[in-house]
Amino acid sequence: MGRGKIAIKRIENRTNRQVTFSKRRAGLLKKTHELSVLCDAHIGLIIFSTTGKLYQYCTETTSMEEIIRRYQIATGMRISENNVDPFELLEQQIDNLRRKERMLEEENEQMFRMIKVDDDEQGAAWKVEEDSDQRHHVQVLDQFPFSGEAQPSSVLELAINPHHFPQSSSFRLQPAQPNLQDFTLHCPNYAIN
Amino acid sequence: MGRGKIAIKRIENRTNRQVTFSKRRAGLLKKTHELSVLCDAHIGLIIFSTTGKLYQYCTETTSMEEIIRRYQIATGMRISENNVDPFELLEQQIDNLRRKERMLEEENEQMFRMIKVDDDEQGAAWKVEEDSDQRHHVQVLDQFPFSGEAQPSSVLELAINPHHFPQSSSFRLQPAQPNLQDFTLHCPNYAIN
DNA sequence: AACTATTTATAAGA
DNA sequence: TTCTTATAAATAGTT
Repeated sequence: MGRGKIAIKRIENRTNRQVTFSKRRAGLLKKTHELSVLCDAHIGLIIFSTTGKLYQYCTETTSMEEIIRRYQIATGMRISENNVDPFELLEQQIDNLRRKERMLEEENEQMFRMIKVDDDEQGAAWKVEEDSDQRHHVQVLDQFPFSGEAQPSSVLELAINPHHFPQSSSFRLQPAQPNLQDFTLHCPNYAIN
Repeated sequence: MGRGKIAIKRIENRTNRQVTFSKRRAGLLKKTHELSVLCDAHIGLIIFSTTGKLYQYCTETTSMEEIIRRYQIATGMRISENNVDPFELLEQQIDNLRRKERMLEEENEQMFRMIKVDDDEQGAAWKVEEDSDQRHHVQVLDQFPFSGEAQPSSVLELAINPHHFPQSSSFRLQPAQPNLQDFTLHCPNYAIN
């Protein structure tokens, strides 16, 4: 549309390209807005010019953030890089804590076995006064958000109805580490008296 | 452009709107592509139809993910809310693991002290009996849907209601349950005797 | 920035 | 839906 037809390929002339960018950008934003309003669609348009300048359009009744979020869900897009870092960092911490946990438990159990052997062999009786440990345990336990009805379940699962997103075959947003199982704390219940 | 001029406002007739959406969407995608190629711009276009269907365009030499990332950086966009949830989940898990770690260490140390005392005193014997605390523990534990060896899990379940998806601008990714208690504390009754 | 000859998009109809 | 086509709109090249 214009005095002549042009091929759709990069306009080499700098000035020309800049002018065309201005004109067509305006046209595109207008068309985007029209489609959005006429058809009640939620649209997000992001344009970065060659020079890095940002232009955008977003349907009035929503926000670019919302559209991006929705897009990420719909496509199962991985959480953007800047978010991945802390995510992975935390996962790593959890990994380390789990490892430490295992070590402590093993050590714990080993000691327990030592005590048990000792007991078996010598029939010894421990004389331990009512001490703070029992109570301490309870105290520690109380720190946990025991909320009775709480349903421990696992892992990050983002499931959506595929019928609403026919374009993509996979609609799952999965964590890098699939098994974020929660832990079970084994602690010997030594009632000492 | 067409047989008649139309006002830019929501097309009330359903069929009409659908047809216009199809035509204009195609036109918009084409225009987007042309602008991208002609002017060497990086463009991301996300369209959600009224029915929640996703259509998108993205400049060939890049990706939607990249454009979104760039957009987030350019606008200083906050980490989207849906990403905050797993973030907090992980933090919570770390918290819980730390607590567990502390408990294990204390217990460990206590046992160590016991052993040490035993060594020192030489004739000590363990005498442990069922006590109320155990029962108390069990009671507390019984509140949890804990099934033996079954994977105790922690949860972050992000569920969305597809039915709210299409029109709602407040489409949101929400945890299925408000309290994400992800741990289960289990104290097996080590019979020490 | 305007202008305007053309091309392109598309509303309404088939 | 898809195709037609009259008409509106966009825009390439010019001023």
